[in-house]
Amino acid sequence: MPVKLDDIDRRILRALQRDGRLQNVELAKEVGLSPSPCLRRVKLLEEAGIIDRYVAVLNSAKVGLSLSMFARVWLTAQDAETIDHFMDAMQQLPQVMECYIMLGESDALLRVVVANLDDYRRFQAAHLTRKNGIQNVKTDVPSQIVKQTYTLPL
Amino acid sequence: MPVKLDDIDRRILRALQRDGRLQNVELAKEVGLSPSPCLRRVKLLEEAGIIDRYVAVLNSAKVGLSLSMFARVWLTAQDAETIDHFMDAMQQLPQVMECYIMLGESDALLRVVVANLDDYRRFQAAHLTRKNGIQNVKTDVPSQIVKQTYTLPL
DNA sequence: GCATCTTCGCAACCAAATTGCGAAACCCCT
DNA sequence: AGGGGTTTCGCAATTTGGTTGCGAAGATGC
Repeated sequence: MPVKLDDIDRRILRALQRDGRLQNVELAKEVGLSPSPCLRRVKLLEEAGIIDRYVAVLNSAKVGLSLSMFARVWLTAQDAETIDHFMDAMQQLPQVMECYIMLGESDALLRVVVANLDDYRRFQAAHLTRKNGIQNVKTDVPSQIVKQTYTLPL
Repeated sequence: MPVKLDDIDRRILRALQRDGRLQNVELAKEVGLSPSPCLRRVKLLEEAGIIDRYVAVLNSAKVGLSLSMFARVWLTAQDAETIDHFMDAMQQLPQVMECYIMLGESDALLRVVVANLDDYRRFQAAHLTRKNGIQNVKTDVPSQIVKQTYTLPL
């Protein structure tokens, strides 16, 4: 459920989405408050859960994980147990960055990070299998990342 | 190209991916260094571009953007001009969180955040059109977000 | 227009970051 | 195995940023 934000809140959120480690004195200047009330608002936004967390974003190429692969998966069955088991497994696999249960054509969509195609093939053979409730996989390969942002429009 | 990281570097990166605003004195305790060399290592990781940036992650439901929609798009043509124009447009649209040029079945894959299905329909009618080089769109709707993480496995 | 509530900003204090430098650890070569 | 050189650590002093209490200002409602 959306929360009521005023203009200063939005400016704070936009600035912190852009730079999560912006120092409060700089943030205050940017949003037009003095540091104390600015920091209080940030704390409130955190406590309200609007700011969920702060993360360092790594350059995936530089840590040897330059490939994102998309996998559309169809499960062996549609019962709650199969789905729960599948979801648990995807939660546990560190290479799985995103996982959605889908309506319509496929049962789920995954984005998986790997070092290269070999790595992906091994990942698929080991994990995208009946063991985890998966009957069929269609892999889609990006040839280029045009945009990957964490910044929600406000 | 991957960069040579030692065990302390990996611990720093894992900790900062989890909490981008971890105070250095806490981080130092966690990785087993004193604060000065720990902070120096963080700075080096930033300068090397391994840590690309820090971001605040918002709760999308609480800012009224609780729906992620996936759009597979086919372009009107495959020439560089059409593709460049399309990529530019996707870069500019704040609702587009992810955009990949794909090999194989579709030409591109988008993840778009919106408030609701109405919002998505308006977005699609306004932007996923010939105006931006798009000939055909197939929308995939998640029914549940199982996993959305920014934490690369190290 | 007044009262009450919310938010701001100052100032004092505390904590964290920064930086220089000497020491320790590690690595390489003879 | 030892010595020399390079890299990294950690201490300490200084600087900067964060925290918190409180009075003032602004906003809202009656």
